[in-house]
Amino acid sequence: MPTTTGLRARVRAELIVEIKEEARRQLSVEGAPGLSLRAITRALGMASSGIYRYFKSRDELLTALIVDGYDSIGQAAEVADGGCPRNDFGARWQAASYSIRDWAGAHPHEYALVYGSPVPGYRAPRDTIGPASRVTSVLAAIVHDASLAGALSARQGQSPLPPLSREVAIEARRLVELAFPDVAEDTALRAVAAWTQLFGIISFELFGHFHGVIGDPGSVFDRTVLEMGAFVGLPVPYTQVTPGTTATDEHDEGEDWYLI
Amino acid sequence: MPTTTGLRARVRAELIVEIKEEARRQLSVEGAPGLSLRAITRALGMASSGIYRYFKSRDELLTALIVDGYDSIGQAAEVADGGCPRNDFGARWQAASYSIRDWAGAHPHEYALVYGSPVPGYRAPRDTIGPASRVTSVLAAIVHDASLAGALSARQGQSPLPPLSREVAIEARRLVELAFPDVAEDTALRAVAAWTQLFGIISFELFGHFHGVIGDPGSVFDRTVLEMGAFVGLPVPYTQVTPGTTATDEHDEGEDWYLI
DNA sequence: TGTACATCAGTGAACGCGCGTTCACTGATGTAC
DNA sequence: TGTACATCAGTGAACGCGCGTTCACTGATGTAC
Repeated sequence: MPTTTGLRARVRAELIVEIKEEARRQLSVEGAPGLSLRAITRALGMASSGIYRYFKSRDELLTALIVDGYDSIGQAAEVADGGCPRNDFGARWQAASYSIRDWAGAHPHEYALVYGSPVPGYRAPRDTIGPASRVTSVLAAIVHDASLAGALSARQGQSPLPPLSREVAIEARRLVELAFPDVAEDTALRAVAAWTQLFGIISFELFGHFHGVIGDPGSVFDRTVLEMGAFVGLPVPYTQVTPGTTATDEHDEGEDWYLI
Repeated sequence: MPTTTGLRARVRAELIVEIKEEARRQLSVEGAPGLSLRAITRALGMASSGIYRYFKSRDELLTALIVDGYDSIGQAAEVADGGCPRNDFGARWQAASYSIRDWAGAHPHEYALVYGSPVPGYRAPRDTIGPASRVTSVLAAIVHDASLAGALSARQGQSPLPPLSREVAIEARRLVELAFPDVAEDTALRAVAAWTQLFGIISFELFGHFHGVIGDPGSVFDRTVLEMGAFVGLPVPYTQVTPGTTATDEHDEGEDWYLI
């Protein structure tokens, strides 16, 4: 009856999960530098050497946690985005942004592990770059889809900005090809600005730089999401595009988010 | 001839400086979590217990480094801003932004110490909040001055954004009173967005999130500074306001920065 | 100007701790015939 | 279905290391009269 090769493998997989759960628990107390293999094995009631059957080194465990973190926040964004009508680009932008902030608030130490200071002495292996790009892809896809649908508002004509410099034009072309063909170059650059703003404001809130400056970070966040969405050219707040599909849909994490 | 009370005090002050210098050197190798009092004393050729004559604990040394970091980046921004004609608000915005990025690039581990993940177990004392606000004050003052001079471009009329929510309006009023009276509330909120974008993009570049996405972060940074300046309503690139004082002035750190 | 005393810098030994990783091992679980 | 062997999980002791902090101390530098 034992599923032959499966049993041992399944028990093994479960212990790997338990180790990572315990590691995340410790992460939320001590932060990444305080993560201790011995403390993990102690909590799980096993010998300190036992963990080496599952992770070859502390760095390998760290890598697993980082990959999980990227995957987790990426999935949150994908789910939030996926819960919106495809052609309501403003709603998708808001939902994705909120889901990222929510995830960060719910997993502050994982967020710090992934978007905070690099862990000294740790060199991220290739395995992390795929998961790392999931969130970015969600945001880029929203802008891209809006562009394809012709829903991006044209650049305000009275822009005081000079044309792109040679260097940044090259960079913008690469960026457009990489992430969103069919998007204008200066829109792509504004999307980069919005992307970095999103993580900038979340980091500032989480890392304590709003103390004494901003009392209610949530409301300010909500507003900057709107502002930056409009800055990129997205129609925010979302407009009724296909009547009938706008209101509901299962985006579980948006409590009173939409009541701006 | 010895300056009575002064001699011992001066030697003491010098050793404090040396300790902090050595600490910063180690910071740039191991990062904040790896900072070791014993390693510092070893490098300075003194007994490990000797350092306690100068810092009561590791935390106190960390605090000193953080305060120094804030002061250093704050001063860089002040100098850069101060090197521009007072009423060339676009130039001031650019100069301040560039100086912050320059400082971060020159002191990446101090930047991470101050703007990266909080050091676990470390609780910032009151001494840090004054120095921490210097950079912010420079940026806010530019927007404030521009507003007083009537140089902020009016909000683009066709804005698709709804009026401020009740919560964010309260927050915006507090913000305006705190940092820039005489600035419109939605401008203040956009200034917050620009402020967080500035540090967001610097952190992303420094912490490696541009790998594989952006090859030339400098040019993209330059452009987003322009974009976000315009977003706030500042006249960028800077216009000749008082003919004769535009070109020169001593902003030492702006190599080819202005050649956008 | 010289003596008596207080202050302070710096030492060296010790306390008590935790860490990552290796290694030879014991049993239990699976596999092949 | 039963036996022989290989694989793997988990143990416990040990290596070698570094850390922050305390404490009683020795001298040198300053201060007061």
